[in-house]
Amino acid sequence: MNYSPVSPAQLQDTMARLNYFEGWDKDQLARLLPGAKQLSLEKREALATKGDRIEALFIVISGQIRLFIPLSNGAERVISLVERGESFGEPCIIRDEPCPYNAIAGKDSHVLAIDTLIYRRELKQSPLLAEHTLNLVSQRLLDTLRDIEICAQPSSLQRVAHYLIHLQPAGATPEQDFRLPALKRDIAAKIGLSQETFSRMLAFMAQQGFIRFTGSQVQVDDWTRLQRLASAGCPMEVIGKN
Amino acid sequence: MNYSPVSPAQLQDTMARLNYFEGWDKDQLARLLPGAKQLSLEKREALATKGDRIEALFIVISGQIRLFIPLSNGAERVISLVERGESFGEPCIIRDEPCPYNAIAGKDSHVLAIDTLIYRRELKQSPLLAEHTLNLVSQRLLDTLRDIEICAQPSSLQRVAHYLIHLQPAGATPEQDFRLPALKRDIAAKIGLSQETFSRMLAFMAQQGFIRFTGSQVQVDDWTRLQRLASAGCPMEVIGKN
DNA sequence: CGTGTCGTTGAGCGCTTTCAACCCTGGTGG
DNA sequence: CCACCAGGGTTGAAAGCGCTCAACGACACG
Repeated sequence: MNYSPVSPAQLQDTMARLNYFEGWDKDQLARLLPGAKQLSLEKREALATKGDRIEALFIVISGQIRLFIPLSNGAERVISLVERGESFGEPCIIRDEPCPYNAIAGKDSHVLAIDTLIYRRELKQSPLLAEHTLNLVSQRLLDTLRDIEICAQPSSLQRVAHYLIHLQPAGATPEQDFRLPALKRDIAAKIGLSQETFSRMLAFMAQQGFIRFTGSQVQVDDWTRLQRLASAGCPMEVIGKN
Repeated sequence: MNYSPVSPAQLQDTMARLNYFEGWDKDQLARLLPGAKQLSLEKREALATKGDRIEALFIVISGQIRLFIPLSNGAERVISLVERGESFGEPCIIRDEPCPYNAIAGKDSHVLAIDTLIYRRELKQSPLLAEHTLNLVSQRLLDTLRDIEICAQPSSLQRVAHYLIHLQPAGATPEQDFRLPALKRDIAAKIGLSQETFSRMLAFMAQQGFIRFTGSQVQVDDWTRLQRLASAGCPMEVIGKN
């Protein structure tokens, strides 16, 4: 992990371009600037380790950061895949608790690091920032509960069905194809399946005519049956076409 | 669900006694009061349903509220068991999203309901309340991530081991026995196991000399081996005593 | 003494994992 | 241009773990 030499002016410019700071007060941004640094990470490089005291709030400028909990069998449970403009680390900074996950770069990445102390000071002094952060953390909690719901599905087929359904953003037309937002391996690790099982379930759904897919491009042909599958869940053999 | 007829004075008194409002500004509490009602629920009575727009922030006065996600096979995944002085519902109020879980009374219960609109208004106007809530939601997110970590453990034995370890509160002496904080059935549903499997794993751990238990009273005899089990995870047959 | 709730125990089956080999794609260098 | 390799993904076979179903036991309560 390298500190990239970036002038404050450049840094401010970078920040202004990030979704994360959209609609922020200009002064606020300026007050955070002295605590900001830009980091460069190569693919697979670690940014934080479970149990660490985190020393900064992280916002992804480019690339992707994988947050995951390492498991005893060598596998991992992916918590989140943080993309450009998204952040992580707020909860443990706010509560001053150890980091609950590992954070490593999924690709070569650039990350904005905002010093914990400066962030906390600003949080105390700026009600707007506090409200903004409250919104953010609340949303994150809701998202996490959704993930739990997916993982709690009794069969792997239903897990995949739920995942596909919840993938669809609010205002999208059905019939429209989309791409999986990450490597299949990572998606599998996020919904609590082995890569192989995820692959098999996708194949099965395709074979049954629910979906079509090539690579990470997916097209759902029958949303209603997919819904039904997600909320009914029959054994794999007995699925009729009616 | 009945609205209990309670005078504002009584209500204020009740609120003042709840942990939830500990250290609050007196004026703040007074401003929330007009939006507060007291509800009475019998065991098994529903307070909210997944998908609802929640019309109030809920704080448990007595009894217990089970938050859970219903599953297609009739089972449920318990998200949280809300006890006296604890609250739930903040995230969906703040984000104005549908309730992500069912909430039903686990015992006969009394619940304080604070009207959404009044709560939101106060949240906007009072930085202190916002900060307090930010702390709360952050903690809840961290707790939820811990739950995910437990559920992600590859074997059911490890899940139980992790659960027992994380049960132990910060400043407790080892060697001291404690009681399970809920029905075994609910605990099982929280860590993603069937009641039967949970029972079997406890029995196995007792038989191996890790723990002793009668009813919900548990005594851990060998923390180190328990730790080792949680983070190493060998197949059940091959556990040595060294 | 019946009834309801909670928990334990047993037997059997099926799904998911694991381990393995294999395919496909893109990039790289001779 | 092609051989080679690495990374990502698919597919097959085998085995074990956890679930389901069912019966039973303990306990409290009216």
